[in-house]
Amino acid sequence: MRRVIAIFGPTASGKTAVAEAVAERIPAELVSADAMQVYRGLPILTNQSERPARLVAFVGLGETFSVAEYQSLAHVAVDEILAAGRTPVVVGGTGLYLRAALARLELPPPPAPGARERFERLYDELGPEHAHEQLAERDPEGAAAVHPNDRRRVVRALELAEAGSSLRPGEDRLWSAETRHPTLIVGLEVPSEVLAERIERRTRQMFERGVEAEVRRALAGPISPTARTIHGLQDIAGLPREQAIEALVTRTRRYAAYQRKWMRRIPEIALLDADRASEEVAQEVLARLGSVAPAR
RNA sequence: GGCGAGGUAGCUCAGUUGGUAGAGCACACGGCUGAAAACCGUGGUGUCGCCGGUUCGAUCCCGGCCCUCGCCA
Repeated sequence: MRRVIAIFGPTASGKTAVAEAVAERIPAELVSADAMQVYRGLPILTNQSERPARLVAFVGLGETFSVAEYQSLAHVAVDEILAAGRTPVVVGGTGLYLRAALARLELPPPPAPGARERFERLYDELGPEHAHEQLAERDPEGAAAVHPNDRRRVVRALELAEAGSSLRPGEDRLWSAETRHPTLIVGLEVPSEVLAERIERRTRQMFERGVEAEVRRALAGPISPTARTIHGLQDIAGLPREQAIEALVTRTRRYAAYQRKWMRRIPEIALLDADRASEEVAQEVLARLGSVAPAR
């Protein structure tokens, strides 16, 4: 018997509704795998559900957050739920976070204090090519994995090289089928036209529900570099309403396409047709849960 | 109706003193290991409004027409 359920899919594919329907049928608890729902203060913009879920709204907008922090918290949450005799339902749209919740990714250490600023300055002074050459001298394998123009990753690799680590350590578990517990992973598929329509409707509803006031309140305080990237934050703050809606719809549609890419790549994912009632999809999830898991 | 400005990629627009065209965004595909709703790479997807003229050659010059916007009637 599989002990953990994971539900993945693009924005507006109905992940949350399916997860909640599953939780109504069996003793279960939801664990969010969403890089933006971790933040407190933007429930409308980040599509937070009313229903309780772990790892939602527990980080201030002024704080930075990372996969690594998420990974350890998610492992604790999953293990606690299992220990209580319930089924953890890991649900969310951030592919990297979903894999981190399920597997044991070997994530390299955080940057030493000041190192990021120092290497960012170095990168800007040397230029992409020379910065990349410096990296190649210190960490050839890491350099081979990064394009010189990818400032963020070149800087990160330089940090790691200095710390005696590498951008390419250990084995690749991101795309392996490894999970910490026997897990049923499902991906929700919805035709792209249906999805586009749902995204537009949902975005308009955000505005009806007062997302503009929410954003205004959020921007009155400090916003960390990681929280700053929440979709729509800048659009809503800087554009007239109709333009902001248009921009946010486009962004969200793009994001959904990106999530679809992830969905196709996650190992051992079972793709389900989600263009129907969430109760029906939940039934199918539970039916598959019963099937015998391969020994690992 | 008159005068002026304009019609080039899905959108906003640049350009060619005549040799069939380009940028941003969008879109497509790919990468990614303590920033992942982020970041990076590759790709131009086009009757240059229509018809005719001049020319070896017209998106560009000339004529006519259509459409949009503004001002004046």
